[in-house]
Amino acid sequence: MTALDNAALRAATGAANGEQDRRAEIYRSAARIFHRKGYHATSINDIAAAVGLTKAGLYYYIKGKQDLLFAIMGFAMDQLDEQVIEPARRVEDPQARLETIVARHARLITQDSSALTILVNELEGLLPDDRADIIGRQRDYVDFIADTLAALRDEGKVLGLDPTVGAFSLVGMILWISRWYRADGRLDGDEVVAEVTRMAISAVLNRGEDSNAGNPARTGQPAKETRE
Amino acid sequence: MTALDNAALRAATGAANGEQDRRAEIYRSAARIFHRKGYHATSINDIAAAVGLTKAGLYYYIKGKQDLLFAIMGFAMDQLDEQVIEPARRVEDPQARLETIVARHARLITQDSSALTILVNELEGLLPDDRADIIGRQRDYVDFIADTLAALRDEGKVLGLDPTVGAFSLVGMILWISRWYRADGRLDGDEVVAEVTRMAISAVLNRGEDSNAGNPARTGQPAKETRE
DNA sequence: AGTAGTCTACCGACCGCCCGGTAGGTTCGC
DNA sequence: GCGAACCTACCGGGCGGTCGGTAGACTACT
Repeated sequence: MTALDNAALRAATGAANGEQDRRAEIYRSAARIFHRKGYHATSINDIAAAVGLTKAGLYYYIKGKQDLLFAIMGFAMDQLDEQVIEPARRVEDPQARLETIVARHARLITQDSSALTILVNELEGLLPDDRADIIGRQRDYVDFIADTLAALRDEGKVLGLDPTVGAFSLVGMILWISRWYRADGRLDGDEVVAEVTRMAISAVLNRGEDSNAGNPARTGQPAKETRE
Repeated sequence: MTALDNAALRAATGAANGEQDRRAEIYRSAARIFHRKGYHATSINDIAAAVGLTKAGLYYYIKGKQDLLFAIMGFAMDQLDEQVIEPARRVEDPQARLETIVARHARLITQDSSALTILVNELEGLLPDDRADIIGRQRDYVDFIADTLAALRDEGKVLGLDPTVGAFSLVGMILWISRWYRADGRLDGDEVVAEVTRMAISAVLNRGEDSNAGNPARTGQPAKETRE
Protein backbone atom coordinates (compact mmCIF):
# COMPACT_ATOMS: atom_id res chain seq x y z
CA MET A 1 0.00 0.00 0.00
CA THR A 2 2.49 2.54 1.14
CA ALA A 3 5.07 1.53 -1.44
CA LEU A 4 2.42 1.70 -4.11
CA ASP A 5 1.29 5.11 -3.00
CA ASN A 6 4.81 6.38 -2.96
CA ALA A 7 5.38 5.10 -6.44
CA ALA A 8 2.22 6.91 -7.44
CA LEU A 9 3.41 10.11 -5.84
CA ARG A 10 6.71 9.82 -7.59
CA ALA A 11 4.99 9.69 -10.96
CA ALA A 12 4.90 13.46 -11.04
CA THR A 13 3.63 14.90 -14.29
CA GLY A 14 2.97 11.70 -16.11
CA ALA A 15 1.15 10.92 -19.31
CA ALA A 16 0.06 7.32 -19.09
CA ASN A 17 -1.73 5.48 -16.33
CA GLY A 18 -4.87 7.33 -15.28
CA GLU A 19 -5.37 5.99 -11.80
CA GLN A 20 -1.78 6.53 -10.76
CA ASP A 21 -1.88 10.09 -12.04
CA ARG A 22 -5.06 10.82 -10.17
CA ARG A 23 -3.66 9.37 -6.99
CA ALA A 24 -0.48 11.38 -7.39
CA GLU A 25 -2.51 14.51 -7.94
CA ILE A 26 -4.48 13.83 -4.78
CA TYR A 27 -1.35 13.37 -2.71
CA ARG A 28 0.24 16.47 -4.14
CA SER A 29 -2.86 18.57 -3.54
CA ALA A 30 -3.22 17.22 -0.03
CA ALA A 31 0.42 17.98 0.70
CA ARG A 32 -0.01 21.55 -0.50
CA ILE A 33 -3.11 22.12 1.60
CA PHE A 34 -1.72 20.42 4.70
CA HIS A 35 1.32 22.62 4.28
CA ARG A 36 -0.71 25.79 3.98
CA LYS A 37 -3.36 25.24 6.62
CA GLY A 38 -1.95 22.48 8.78
CA TYR A 39 -3.16 18.91 9.02
CA HIS A 40 -5.83 19.34 11.67
CA ALA A 41 -7.22 22.51 10.12
CA THR A 42 -7.64 20.76 6.79
CA SER A 43 -10.81 18.78 6.19
CA ILE A 44 -11.23 15.87 3.86
CA ASN A 45 -13.69 18.07 2.02
CA ASP A 46 -11.00 20.68 1.40
CA ILE A 47 -8.86 18.09 -0.30
CA ALA A 48 -11.72 16.56 -2.24
CA ALA A 49 -12.78 19.96 -3.55
CA ALA A 50 -9.22 20.79 -4.54
CA VAL A 51 -9.07 17.77 -6.81
CA GLY A 52 -12.64 18.14 -8.07
CA LEU A 53 -14.23 15.26 -6.19
CA THR A 54 -16.77 14.88 -3.45
CA LYS A 55 -15.67 13.53 -0.12
CA ALA A 56 -17.07 10.09 -0.88
CA GLY A 57 -15.38 10.10 -4.26
CA LEU A 58 -12.08 10.88 -2.64
CA TYR A 59 -12.45 7.86 -0.40
CA TYR A 60 -12.25 5.69 -3.47
CA TYR A 61 -8.55 6.61 -3.55
CA ILE A 62 -7.58 6.96 0.08
CA LYS A 63 -8.10 4.88 3.18
CA GLY A 64 -8.41 7.73 5.62
CA LYS A 65 -7.01 11.06 6.65
CA GLN A 66 -4.22 9.66 8.76
CA ASP A 67 -3.11 7.23 6.07
CA LEU A 68 -2.97 10.13 3.67
CA LEU A 69 -0.72 12.03 6.04
CA PHE A 70 1.50 9.03 6.57
CA ALA A 71 1.79 8.42 2.84
CA ILE A 72 2.85 12.01 2.27
CA MET A 73 5.44 11.83 5.01
CA GLY A 74 6.73 8.54 3.70
CA PHE A 75 7.12 10.11 0.30
CA ALA A 76 8.96 13.05 1.79
CA MET A 77 11.35 10.76 3.62
CA ASP A 78 11.93 8.77 0.43
CA GLN A 79 12.73 12.02 -1.33
CA LEU A 80 15.22 12.89 1.38
CA ASP A 81 16.81 9.46 1.14
CA GLU A 82 17.14 9.52 -2.61
CA GLN A 83 17.97 13.14 -3.25
CA VAL A 84 20.10 13.91 -0.22
CA ILE A 85 21.30 10.98 1.83
CA GLU A 86 22.20 8.55 -0.93
CA PRO A 87 24.13 11.06 -3.05
CA ALA A 88 25.90 12.33 0.05
CA ARG A 89 26.84 8.83 1.13
CA ARG A 90 28.87 8.50 -2.05
CA VAL A 91 30.95 11.57 -1.16
CA GLU A 92 33.92 10.49 0.88
CA ASP A 93 35.48 13.76 1.97
CA PRO A 94 33.52 14.86 5.05
CA GLN A 95 33.48 18.54 4.21
CA ALA A 96 32.32 17.94 0.66
CA ARG A 97 29.77 15.51 2.02
CA LEU A 98 28.40 18.08 4.42
CA GLU A 99 28.15 20.59 1.61
CA THR A 100 26.29 18.03 -0.44
CA ILE A 101 23.84 17.36 2.33
CA VAL A 102 23.07 20.99 3.05
CA ALA A 103 22.92 22.11 -0.56
CA ARG A 104 20.76 19.23 -1.70
CA HIS A 105 18.39 19.43 1.23
CA ALA A 106 18.07 23.18 0.85
CA ARG A 107 17.48 22.83 -2.86
CA LEU A 108 14.73 20.32 -2.26
CA ILE A 109 13.00 22.82 -0.03
CA THR A 110 13.29 25.75 -2.40
CA GLN A 111 11.83 23.58 -5.13
CA ASP A 112 8.81 22.28 -3.26
CA SER A 113 8.64 22.47 0.46
CA SER A 114 5.16 21.01 1.04
CA ALA A 115 5.91 17.39 1.80
CA LEU A 116 9.22 18.01 3.53
CA THR A 117 7.70 20.63 5.77
CA ILE A 118 4.72 18.51 6.69
CA LEU A 119 7.25 15.87 7.58
CA VAL A 120 8.49 17.92 10.49
CA ASN A 121 5.41 19.89 11.48
CA GLU A 122 2.62 17.36 11.60
CA LEU A 123 4.15 14.40 13.39
CA GLU A 124 1.54 14.49 16.12
CA GLY A 125 -1.19 13.85 13.58
CA LEU A 126 0.08 10.32 13.01
CA LEU A 127 -0.85 7.11 14.73
CA PRO A 128 1.81 6.09 17.26
CA ASP A 129 3.26 3.30 15.12
CA ASP A 130 3.50 5.47 12.04
CA ARG A 131 5.02 8.25 14.07
CA ALA A 132 7.65 5.93 15.46
CA ASP A 133 8.52 4.89 11.92
CA ILE A 134 8.97 8.46 10.69
CA ILE A 135 10.82 9.63 13.78
CA GLY A 136 13.22 6.72 13.40
CA ARG A 137 14.05 7.72 9.85
CA GLN A 138 14.49 11.33 10.90
CA ARG A 139 16.84 10.31 13.65
CA ASP A 140 18.90 8.33 11.15
CA TYR A 141 19.26 11.46 9.07
CA VAL A 142 20.43 13.58 11.97
CA ASP A 143 22.84 10.84 12.98
CA PHE A 144 24.21 10.80 9.45
CA ILE A 145 24.96 14.51 9.69
CA ALA A 146 26.36 14.15 13.18
CA ASP A 147 28.68 11.38 11.96
CA THR A 148 29.89 13.64 9.21
CA LEU A 149 30.62 16.38 11.73
CA ALA A 150 32.45 13.86 13.89
CA ALA A 151 34.57 12.90 10.88
CA LEU A 152 35.37 16.58 10.31
CA ARG A 153 36.36 16.85 13.94
CA ASP A 154 38.67 13.85 13.55
CA GLU A 155 40.29 15.66 10.65
CA GLY A 156 40.88 18.63 12.92
CA LYS A 157 38.64 20.89 10.87
CA VAL A 158 36.18 21.28 13.68
CA LEU A 159 37.06 21.99 17.26
CA GLY A 160 34.92 21.68 20.33
CA LEU A 161 31.60 21.37 18.59
CA ASP A 162 29.18 18.77 19.80
CA PRO A 163 28.26 16.83 16.65
CA THR A 164 24.69 16.28 17.72
CA VAL A 165 24.03 19.90 18.54
CA GLY A 166 25.75 20.85 15.33
CA ALA A 167 23.62 18.49 13.29
CA PHE A 168 20.39 19.70 14.84
CA SER A 169 21.35 23.31 14.35
CA LEU A 170 22.13 22.82 10.69
CA VAL A 171 18.88 20.98 10.18
CA GLY A 172 17.00 23.82 11.84
CA MET A 173 18.65 26.34 9.58
CA ILE A 174 17.73 24.34 6.49
CA LEU A 175 14.17 23.50 7.45
CA TRP A 176 13.44 27.09 8.34
CA ILE A 177 13.98 28.07 4.72
CA SER A 178 10.48 26.89 3.94
CA ARG A 179 9.12 29.54 6.28
CA TRP A 180 10.68 32.55 4.62
CA TYR A 181 11.70 31.64 1.10
CA ARG A 182 9.37 32.78 -1.68
CA ALA A 183 10.07 31.70 -5.24
CA ASP A 184 9.15 35.19 -6.42
CA GLY A 185 11.31 36.95 -3.86
CA ARG A 186 14.46 39.01 -4.19
CA LEU A 187 16.77 36.00 -4.35
CA ASP A 188 16.21 32.99 -6.53
CA GLY A 189 16.43 29.44 -5.26
CA ASP A 190 20.03 28.84 -6.30
CA GLU A 191 21.23 31.97 -4.52
CA VAL A 192 19.44 31.00 -1.34
CA VAL A 193 20.85 27.49 -1.48
CA ALA A 194 24.35 28.86 -1.97
CA GLU A 195 24.03 31.36 0.87
CA VAL A 196 22.68 28.84 3.31
CA THR A 197 25.29 26.27 2.35
CA ARG A 198 28.07 28.77 2.95
CA MET A 199 26.64 29.69 6.32
CA ALA A 200 26.31 26.06 7.32
CA ILE A 201 29.88 25.21 6.43
CA SER A 202 31.14 28.34 8.08
CA ALA A 203 29.14 27.53 11.21
CA VAL A 204 30.93 24.27 11.82
CA LEU A 205 34.41 24.85 10.43
CA ASN A 206 37.10 26.43 12.50
CA ARG A 207 37.75 29.97 11.66
CA GLY A 208 41.16 31.34 10.96
CA GLU A 209 44.67 30.26 11.48
CA ASP A 210 44.71 27.62 14.16
CA SER A 211 45.20 23.87 14.10
CA ASN A 212 44.17 23.25 10.53
CA ALA A 213 45.29 19.87 9.26
CA GLY A 214 46.68 20.70 5.82
CA ASN A 215 43.90 21.54 3.39
CA PRO A 216 43.68 25.25 2.48
CA ALA A 217 40.19 25.82 3.85
CA ARG A 218 38.22 27.53 1.17
CA THR A 219 36.85 30.78 2.43
CA GLY A 220 35.10 31.99 -0.69
CA GLN A 221 32.44 30.26 -2.71
CA PRO A 222 31.09 26.90 -1.60
CA ALA A 223 31.87 23.75 -3.49
CA LYS A 224 30.88 22.61 -6.92
CA GLU A 225 28.77 19.73 -5.76
CA THR A 226 25.78 21.96 -5.01
CA ARG A 227 24.01 20.74 -8.10
CA GLU A 228 23.96 17.47 -9.94
CA MET B 1 1.83 22.13 39.94
CA THR B 2 -1.74 22.33 38.70
CA ALA B 3 -3.17 20.42 41.58
CA LEU B 4 -1.03 22.42 43.92
CA ASP B 5 -2.14 25.72 42.46
CA ASN B 6 -5.74 24.70 42.67
CA ALA B 7 -5.39 23.55 46.25
CA ALA B 8 -3.62 26.74 47.20
CA LEU B 9 -6.19 28.86 45.47
CA ARG B 10 -9.08 27.05 47.02
CA ALA B 11 -7.53 27.25 50.48
CA ALA B 12 -6.82 30.95 50.11
CA THR B 13 -10.28 31.85 48.93
CA GLY B 14 -10.93 35.46 49.59
CA ALA B 15 -7.28 36.40 49.31
CA ALA B 16 -6.40 39.38 47.19
CA ASN B 17 -6.03 38.90 43.47
CA GLY B 18 -7.03 35.33 42.91
CA GLU B 19 -8.48 36.16 39.54
CA GLN B 20 -5.20 37.24 37.99
CA ASP B 21 -3.46 34.14 39.29
CA ARG B 22 -6.16 31.92 37.88
CA ARG B 23 -6.02 33.65 34.55
CA ALA B 24 -2.24 33.30 34.42
CA GLU B 25 -2.56 29.63 35.26
CA ILE B 26 -5.03 29.17 32.43
CA TYR B 27 -2.73 30.85 29.93
CA ARG B 28 0.22 28.79 31.09
CA SER B 29 -1.70 25.53 30.89
CA ALA B 30 -3.12 26.38 27.52
CA ALA B 31 0.32 27.25 26.20
CA ARG B 32 1.69 23.93 27.38
CA ILE B 33 -1.12 21.96 25.77
CA PHE B 34 -1.10 23.94 22.53
CA HIS B 35 2.62 23.32 22.40
CA ARG B 36 2.28 19.60 22.93
CA LYS B 37 -0.71 18.82 20.74
CA GLY B 38 -1.01 21.80 18.46
CA TYR B 39 -3.70 24.47 18.52
CA HIS B 40 -6.27 22.77 16.31
CA ALA B 41 -5.85 19.39 17.95
CA THR B 42 -6.49 20.92 21.36
CA SER B 43 -10.09 21.32 22.47
CA ILE B 44 -11.41 23.89 24.89
CA ASN B 45 -12.36 20.93 27.04
CA ASP B 46 -8.73 19.79 27.20
CA ILE B 47 -7.73 23.14 28.61
CA ALA B 48 -10.66 23.37 30.98
CA ALA B 49 -9.91 19.93 32.37
CA ALA B 50 -6.25 20.79 32.81
CA VAL B 51 -7.12 23.70 35.07
CA GLY B 52 -9.93 21.86 36.86
CA LEU B 53 -12.89 23.64 35.31
CA THR B 54 -15.71 22.74 32.99
CA LYS B 55 -15.82 24.27 29.55
CA ALA B 56 -18.50 26.74 30.63
CA GLY B 57 -16.48 27.68 33.66
CA LEU B 58 -13.44 28.33 31.54
CA TYR B 59 -15.43 30.76 29.43
CA TYR B 60 -15.77 32.96 32.46
CA TYR B 61 -12.08 33.76 32.00
CA ILE B 62 -11.56 33.69 28.26
CA LYS B 63 -13.40 35.17 25.33
CA GLY B 64 -12.77 32.36 22.90
CA LYS B 65 -10.22 29.92 21.63
CA GLN B 66 -8.66 32.31 19.16
CA ASP B 67 -8.37 35.09 21.73
CA LEU B 68 -6.63 32.66 24.00
CA LEU B 69 -4.13 31.85 21.27
CA PHE B 70 -3.58 35.50 20.51
CA ALA B 71 -3.04 36.30 24.16
CA ILE B 72 -0.42 33.58 24.45
CA MET B 73 1.38 34.79 21.36
CA GLY B 74 1.27 38.36 22.56
CA PHE B 75 2.79 37.24 25.82
CA ALA B 76 5.52 35.37 23.93
CA MET B 77 6.34 38.41 21.83
CA ASP B 78 6.47 40.56 24.96
CA GLN B 79 8.89 38.09 26.44
CA LEU B 80 11.05 38.31 23.34
CA ASP B 81 10.96 42.10 23.44
CA GLU B 82 11.87 42.33 27.08
CA GLN B 83 14.34 39.50 27.43
CA VAL B 84 16.07 39.65 24.06
CA ILE B 85 15.49 42.73 21.96
CA GLU B 86 15.63 45.42 24.63
CA PRO B 87 18.79 44.11 26.29
CA ALA B 88 20.42 43.66 22.90
CA ARG B 89 19.51 47.17 21.83
CA ARG B 90 21.66 48.48 24.62
CA VAL B 91 24.73 46.64 23.30
CA GLU B 92 26.51 48.86 20.83
CA ASP B 93 29.18 46.61 19.38
CA PRO B 94 27.44 44.62 16.61
CA GLN B 95 29.18 41.35 17.30
CA ALA B 96 28.49 41.52 21.00
CA ARG B 97 24.91 42.50 20.18
CA LEU B 98 24.48 39.48 17.93
CA GLU B 99 25.83 37.24 20.64
CA THR B 100 23.41 38.76 23.09
CA ILE B 101 20.49 38.15 20.78
CA VAL B 102 21.33 34.54 20.06
CA ALA B 103 22.28 33.62 23.60
CA ARG B 104 19.27 35.26 25.19
CA HIS B 105 16.81 33.91 22.69
CA ALA B 106 18.26 30.42 22.98
CA ARG B 107 18.19 30.64 26.73
CA LEU B 108 14.53 31.61 26.71
CA ILE B 109 13.78 28.51 24.68
CA THR B 110 15.73 26.13 26.86
CA GLN B 111 13.92 27.52 29.88
CA ASP B 112 10.36 27.26 28.59
CA SER B 113 9.67 26.84 24.96
CA SER B 114 5.86 26.59 25.01
CA ALA B 115 4.78 30.12 24.27
CA LEU B 116 7.70 30.97 22.00
CA THR B 117 7.18 27.86 19.95
CA ILE B 118 3.45 28.40 19.59
CA LEU B 119 4.37 31.86 18.39
CA VAL B 120 5.92 30.46 15.25
CA ASN B 121 3.93 27.29 14.69
CA GLU B 122 0.32 28.32 15.11
CA LEU B 123 0.08 31.57 13.21
CA GLU B 124 -2.60 30.22 10.90
CA GLY B 125 -4.90 29.68 13.86
CA LEU B 126 -5.26 33.44 14.35
CA LEU B 127 -7.76 35.85 12.91
CA PRO B 128 -6.28 37.84 10.02
CA ASP B 129 -5.91 41.07 12.01
CA ASP B 130 -4.26 39.34 14.93
CA ARG B 131 -2.01 37.45 12.59
CA ALA B 132 -0.91 40.63 10.90
CA ASP B 133 -0.08 42.09 14.28
CA ILE B 134 2.10 39.17 15.30
CA ILE B 135 3.77 38.81 11.92
CA GLY B 136 4.65 42.49 12.01
CA ARG B 137 6.37 42.11 15.35
CA GLN B 138 8.19 39.04 14.11
CA ARG B 139 9.39 40.88 11.05
CA ASP B 140 10.70 43.67 13.25
CA TYR B 141 12.74 41.10 15.12
CA VAL B 142 14.25 39.62 11.98
CA ASP B 143 14.99 43.12 10.70
CA PHE B 144 16.74 43.90 13.95
CA ILE B 145 19.02 40.91 13.46
CA ALA B 146 19.52 41.72 9.80
CA ASP B 147 20.52 45.28 10.72
CA THR B 148 23.04 43.91 13.15
CA LEU B 149 24.49 41.69 10.44
CA ALA B 150 24.63 44.68 8.10
CA ALA B 151 26.55 46.59 10.75
CA LEU B 152 28.98 43.70 11.04
CA ARG B 153 29.41 43.76 7.30
CA ASP B 154 30.15 47.48 7.40
CA GLU B 155 32.86 46.72 9.93
CA GLY B 156 34.33 44.24 7.49
CA LYS B 157 33.70 41.30 9.77
CA VAL B 158 31.25 39.75 7.38
CA LEU B 159 31.72 39.39 3.67
CA GLY B 160 29.20 38.57 1.01
CA LEU B 161 26.47 37.42 3.30
CA ASP B 162 22.98 38.61 2.63
CA PRO B 163 21.81 40.04 5.97
CA THR B 164 18.24 38.90 5.51
CA VAL B 165 19.15 35.33 4.67
CA GLY B 166 21.63 35.37 7.52
CA ALA B 167 19.04 36.61 9.97
CA PHE B 168 16.47 34.02 8.94
CA SER B 169 19.02 31.25 9.11
CA LEU B 170 20.08 32.18 12.60
CA VAL B 171 16.49 32.39 13.72
CA GLY B 172 15.83 28.95 12.27
CA MET B 173 18.77 27.53 14.15
CA ILE B 174 17.57 29.02 17.40
CA LEU B 175 13.90 28.14 17.08
CA TRP B 176 14.72 24.58 16.18
CA ILE B 177 16.21 24.08 19.62
CA SER B 178 12.73 23.61 21.02
CA ARG B 179 12.33 20.53 18.84
CA TRP B 180 15.31 18.60 20.09
CA TYR B 181 16.39 20.01 23.42
CA ARG B 182 15.28 18.06 26.50
CA ALA B 183 15.97 19.46 29.93
CA ASP B 184 16.93 15.99 31.12
CA GLY B 185 19.21 15.28 28.19
CA ARG B 186 22.95 14.86 27.91
CA LEU B 187 23.67 18.59 27.81
CA ASP B 188 22.21 21.14 30.16
CA GLY B 189 20.59 24.34 29.00
CA ASP B 190 23.65 26.52 29.46
CA GLU B 191 25.82 24.20 27.40
CA VAL B 192 23.31 24.14 24.58
CA VAL B 193 23.01 27.92 24.63
CA ALA B 194 26.77 28.27 24.50
CA GLU B 195 27.15 25.78 21.65
CA VAL B 196 24.45 27.34 19.54
CA THR B 197 25.75 30.83 20.17
CA ARG B 198 29.20 29.82 19.04
CA MET B 199 27.83 28.24 15.91
CA ALA B 200 25.75 31.28 15.11
CA ILE B 201 28.66 33.68 15.43
CA SER B 202 30.89 31.38 13.48
CA ALA B 203 28.27 31.09 10.75
CA VAL B 204 28.30 34.78 9.97
CA LEU B 205 31.85 35.86 10.72
CA ASN B 206 34.54 35.62 8.10
CA ARG B 207 36.93 32.86 8.50
CA GLY B 208 40.61 33.27 8.17
CA GLU B 209 42.99 35.58 6.49
CA ASP B 210 41.41 37.58 3.71
CA SER B 211 40.45 41.20 3.07
CA ASN B 212 39.73 42.33 6.58
CA ALA B 213 39.32 46.10 6.92
CA GLY B 214 41.66 46.96 9.77
CA ASN B 215 40.11 45.64 12.93
CA PRO B 216 41.80 42.55 14.35
CA ALA B 217 38.78 40.31 13.88
CA ARG B 218 38.71 37.83 16.68
CA THR B 219 39.05 34.46 15.10
CA GLY B 220 39.32 32.34 18.19
CA GLN B 221 36.66 31.93 20.81
CA PRO B 222 33.55 34.06 20.56
CA ALA B 223 33.00 36.92 22.95
CA LYS B 224 32.20 37.00 26.63
CA GLU B 225 28.63 38.25 26.53
CA THR B 226 27.21 34.78 25.92
CA ARG B 227 26.05 34.64 29.48
CA GLU B 228 25.06 37.36 31.87
C1' DA C 1 -28.69 39.89 64.81
C1' DG C 2 -31.24 39.03 60.96
C1' DT C 3 -32.13 39.28 56.29
C1' DA C 4 -32.48 40.89 51.70
C1' DG C 5 -29.80 41.98 47.81
C1' DT C 6 -25.55 41.71 45.03
C1' DC C 7 -21.65 39.86 42.84
C1' DT C 8 -18.04 36.37 41.78
C1' DA C 9 -17.05 32.04 40.19
C1' DC C 10 -18.53 28.51 38.53
C1' DC C 11 -21.73 24.24 36.49
C1' DG C 12 -25.13 21.12 33.66
C1' DA C 13 -27.51 21.04 29.70
C1' DC C 14 -27.90 22.30 25.44
C1' DC C 15 -27.28 24.30 20.39
C1' DG C 16 -26.00 24.23 15.59
C1' DC C 17 -22.37 22.94 12.89
C1' DC C 18 -19.09 20.35 10.69
C1' DC C 19 -16.10 16.56 11.03
C1' DG C 20 -14.32 11.79 9.32
C1' DG C 21 -16.32 8.09 7.45
C1' DT C 22 -19.91 4.90 5.13
C1' DA C 23 -23.95 2.67 2.65
C1' DG C 24 -25.87 2.20 -1.37
C1' DG C 25 -26.55 3.61 -5.44
C1' DT C 26 -25.65 5.53 -10.58
C1' DT C 27 -23.02 6.48 -14.74
C1' DC C 28 -20.14 5.07 -18.31
C1' DG C 29 -16.55 2.92 -21.06
C1' DC C 30 -15.50 -1.54 -22.44
C1' DG D 1 -23.43 -6.76 -18.24
C1' DC D 2 -19.73 -5.64 -15.52
C1' DG D 3 -16.38 -3.25 -13.02
C1' DA D 4 -14.09 1.23 -12.36
C1' DA D 5 -15.05 5.71 -10.95
C1' DC D 6 -17.62 8.44 -9.00
C1' DC D 7 -22.18 10.40 -6.59
C1' DT D 8 -26.11 11.65 -2.92
C1' DA D 9 -27.52 11.02 1.44
C1' DC D 10 -26.66 10.02 5.70
C1' DC D 11 -24.49 8.76 10.54
C1' DG D 12 -22.58 9.31 15.21
C1' DG D 13 -19.91 12.31 17.53
C1' DG D 14 -17.19 16.09 19.05
C1' DC D 15 -16.50 20.77 18.41
C1' DG D 16 -16.72 25.94 19.97
C1' DG D 17 -19.77 28.45 22.24
C1' DT D 18 -24.12 29.90 25.04
C1' DC D 19 -27.82 29.92 28.43
C1' DG D 20 -29.93 29.87 32.64
C1' DG D 21 -29.01 28.90 36.67
C1' DT D 22 -26.83 28.84 41.73
C1' DA D 23 -23.73 28.23 45.95
C1' DG D 24 -21.65 31.08 48.77
C1' DA D 25 -19.13 35.15 50.25
C1' DC D 26 -19.84 39.80 51.04
C1' DT D 27 -22.50 44.19 51.80
C1' DA D 28 -26.40 47.18 53.42
C1' DC D 29 -29.99 48.15 55.82
C1' DT D 30 -33.05 47.65 59.61
